Amino acid sequence: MSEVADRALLERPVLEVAPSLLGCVLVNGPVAVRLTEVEAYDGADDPGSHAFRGRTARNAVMFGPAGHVYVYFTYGMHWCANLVCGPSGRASAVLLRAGEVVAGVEVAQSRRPSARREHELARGPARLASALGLGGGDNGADVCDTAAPLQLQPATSPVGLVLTGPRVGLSRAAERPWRFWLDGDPTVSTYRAHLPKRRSAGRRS
DNA sequence: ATACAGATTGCCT
DNA sequence: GGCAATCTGTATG
Repeated sequence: MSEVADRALLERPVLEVAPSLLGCVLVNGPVAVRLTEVEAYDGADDPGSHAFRGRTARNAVMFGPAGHVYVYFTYGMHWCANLVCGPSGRASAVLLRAGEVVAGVEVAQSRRPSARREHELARGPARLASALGLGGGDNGADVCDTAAPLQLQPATSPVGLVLTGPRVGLSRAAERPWRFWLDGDPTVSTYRAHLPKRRSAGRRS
């Protein structure tokens, strides 16, 4: 059987943990995804983090121990998954932005019928969560629990060059180069800068 | 109570 | 490239 990730490694500062997650494999039942792109969020000091304004019912898992997943619902329709990292209470986490489906491709395809290519199955945070079948019911799950369907496994092969750059989709603190990805991997999402939203109809700037 | 921005995606031109 | 879908948290009255 495959081993599970060491929780002590996840308790290190989030900026160290995030790049080290690349190449690791997140398994949920029949589907497994090799992580190729992640983003770090550092609770208290990070204006871009859900935890920046303190604990709420939604982000409570972020304030707990490392190794648990924080799954949130956004834009009224999508689930996204984070892995809580760093010391307990720090409320830092790593958003799982993209990966390569390495097991259970058929199941992933059935969950993502709009994906036309295999490398699109988990390219994007909501797509990754969908391909893995993650939803609100998985919020708080422990990826270090060997008896659970959701587990994080260490990288089995050496990863290539890791690049860093600005985070995606944030209007605040997006300039922090806390996005990490594997150079040249086709499953890495294309960068989309924050799109300023239109004011109410009829108004213009 | 209302307004609105947001760690997104899929479909449109 | 634009933009709709539609839930949560925050700011404001």
